[in-house]
Amino acid sequence: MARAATTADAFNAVAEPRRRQILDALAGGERPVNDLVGLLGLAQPQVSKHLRVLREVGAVDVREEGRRRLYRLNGSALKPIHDWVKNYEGLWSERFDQLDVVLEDLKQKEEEDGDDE
Amino acid sequence: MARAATTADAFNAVAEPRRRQILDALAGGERPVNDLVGLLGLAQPQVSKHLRVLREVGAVDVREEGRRRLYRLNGSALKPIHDWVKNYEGLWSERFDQLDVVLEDLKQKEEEDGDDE
DNA sequence: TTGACATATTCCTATCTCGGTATATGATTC
DNA sequence: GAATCATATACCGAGATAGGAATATGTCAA
Repeated sequence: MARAATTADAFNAVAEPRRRQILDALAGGERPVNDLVGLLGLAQPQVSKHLRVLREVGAVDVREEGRRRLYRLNGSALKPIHDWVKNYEGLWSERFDQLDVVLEDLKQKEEEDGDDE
Repeated sequence: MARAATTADAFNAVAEPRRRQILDALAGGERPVNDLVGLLGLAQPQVSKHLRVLREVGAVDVREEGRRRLYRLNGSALKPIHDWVKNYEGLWSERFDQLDVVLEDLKQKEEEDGDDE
């Protein structure tokens, strides 16, 4: 079996840095494709392709306006990601880092003391 | 160019559901590989390979104990992910959802009223 | 109608993947 | 030392990329 499709879920869609850039750019508001082409310095087809992926996981919505298509962020598609990492949030807080150091020290001391057990 | 390596960063490593399962299992504490094999119902080699990816992005640490290797979570590798999605957190909160509805309503009314502008 | 503009799609290719199977490495026990 | 247990690695095959280039689709302007 090959790797999961990027359109399989938001986790996969967002693993690509360019797509995160696109979402970041859209955080400021609705934008046409050409705007993103300029902002990202990518070729137009690649941007369209990235947008397609983001559309397919529901991370962006489109609106047609004349010959342009305005893309808009739909952040709720990112909620599953947030919900998942949120559970790990405590693990890198200042206090937990300190606790880690303390526990390491304790363990080392234990090991030293326990040599003659 | 092909897709970025799964070991390129935490975003890619965590795009694979099995690897998220592994991290979730390790959230309860250190575990040997065989434990994970049982928990995930995967073959041992696949688990070892997933663990390798997680090791290479720094999401887990290993400790040898006899013929077993105890894997431990290192959540701080997930911080970049959390930091990134955090910025979108507001977009799916109850209040923002409501706000969205209101804004949509306003826009539609504007469009209707603006027909004769 | 013709041409310019905005965007999407198709085709190509090198590359990276994930699972399966077989095997290697290394520690423990008998 | 042989058999066994725990884990890692190597090799294979089928998919699925992401970028590049060319082209299709659709809208607006003269």
